Amino acid sequence: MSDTVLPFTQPDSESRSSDGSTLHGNLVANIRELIVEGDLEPGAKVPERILSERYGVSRTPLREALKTLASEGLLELLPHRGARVARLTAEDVDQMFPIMGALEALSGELACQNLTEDQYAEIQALHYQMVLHYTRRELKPYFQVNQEIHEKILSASANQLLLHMYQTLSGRIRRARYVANMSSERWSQAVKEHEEMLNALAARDGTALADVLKRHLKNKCETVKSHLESKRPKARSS
Amino acid sequence: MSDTVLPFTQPDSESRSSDGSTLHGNLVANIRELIVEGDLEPGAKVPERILSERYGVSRTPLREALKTLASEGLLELLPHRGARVARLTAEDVDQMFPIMGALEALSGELACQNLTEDQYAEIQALHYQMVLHYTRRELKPYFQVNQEIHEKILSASANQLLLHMYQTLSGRIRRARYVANMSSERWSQAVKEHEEMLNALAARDGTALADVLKRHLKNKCETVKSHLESKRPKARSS
DNA sequence: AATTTTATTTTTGTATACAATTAAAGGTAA
DNA sequence: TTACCTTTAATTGTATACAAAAATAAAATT
Repeated sequence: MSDTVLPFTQPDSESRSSDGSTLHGNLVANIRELIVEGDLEPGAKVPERILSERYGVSRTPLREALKTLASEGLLELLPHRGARVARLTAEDVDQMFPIMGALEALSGELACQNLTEDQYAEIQALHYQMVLHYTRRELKPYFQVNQEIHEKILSASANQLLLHMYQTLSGRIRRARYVANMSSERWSQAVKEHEEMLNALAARDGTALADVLKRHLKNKCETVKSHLESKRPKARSS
Repeated sequence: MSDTVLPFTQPDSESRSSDGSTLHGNLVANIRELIVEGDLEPGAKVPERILSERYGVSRTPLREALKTLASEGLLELLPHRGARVARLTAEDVDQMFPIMGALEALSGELACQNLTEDQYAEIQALHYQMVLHYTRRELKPYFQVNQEIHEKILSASANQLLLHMYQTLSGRIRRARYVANMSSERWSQAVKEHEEMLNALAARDGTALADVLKRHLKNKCETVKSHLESKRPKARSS
């Protein structure tokens, strides 16, 4: 009933940073972050007037931004009925998992072909930083560094499009990942998989890396899915 | 110099068919087809006023459509400088090939898990129809049926998102595929690969299908790429 | 003549205004 | 009360108007 309330950060001439010149670009970046970071609840209505007032802009550039975000799958646009933050269903995750798995596996193979020693060192450093967060049970920093490692591998694959597509998909489940406080054993398993990754990277073994990445992602998605199913069996807010 | 001319189909209260209610949706579908089918040349400027006049709409919904198409990678949006039909560079193809390969391979694996006899029969029929077009050297119908076969496999994979992502990528190179009149031996090779596909499908051998799909796509991309390089070494119109 | 500078036009970016559809409220009849 | 219909308000969809930037044309200087 009250999921229409929108906790926005004010655009105090600072949070607009992506495009540098058009309101549209800034709005896309800002609202995307609101959704991805979980400030906007899934299923929540996103009334144009409220958003435009919060950001101090007219509806015109705002609507353009909404169209872009809908095309990324972050919003649902119902004709004459406005925009809603897209819900992530178990079916969505079921469809996303094999795709992200394929993309990650590909990134692993490509990364092994192109990885420099410097890049490896960076990933290694991030890895041990992540392990540290794990031992201290610092969930959010853990996820943060985790994400960085995966994106570093993506970057090493030297394929901008691959990175972009992965990030688009990743954005749709990131919020769910934050909330999904996984079980102790799942967590340790994830860390173990990350160690395998590092080894495969060190050996530049693309096949092995692709394999572990796929497995890693499958487990991650299972976690997300079971969390989704436990929290929202069939709810529908409005 | 004269690539700004836009050969549009008039919207005679008929060509608007996708969304059914909003101009935005119809414009997206219409203009997307203009680009994908090659009616709008790559690199051509797309002035808002001209487009809006042709379609008899205001700039507001048109601009929303442009934003969506840009997000799909069909247009480039330069701030204060308008939209251009995205060019397909050899680098683009290099980045797209492994991704489409991974997606196709995945679709093959999934399709083998889910394929019904009916679906197989459909694909089989399309296959022999395609072979017929090949023996008659009917290039465009060949491509048409070819495309259908691949999308049928995608559909059989029972993954809407996978289909959507593939189609988005495919749209970016479809025009190039039409123009790329491949060599005689390349063509026969492609048909041979398609026969392998059909065999793998019949045996529900996901690994084999994934393999041949990947190989098939690689060859296809090589063809597109060599064509691009031969035609536009470093041109830049306007 | 060539180059820079200035003015003009055109095009894009944004805001506002109006139209159309949907959601909500209120009222009436069963 | 409940259901249905009518009316009202709110929200979205589209068009127009204005502002700002870029492209173009014209003028002036070297």
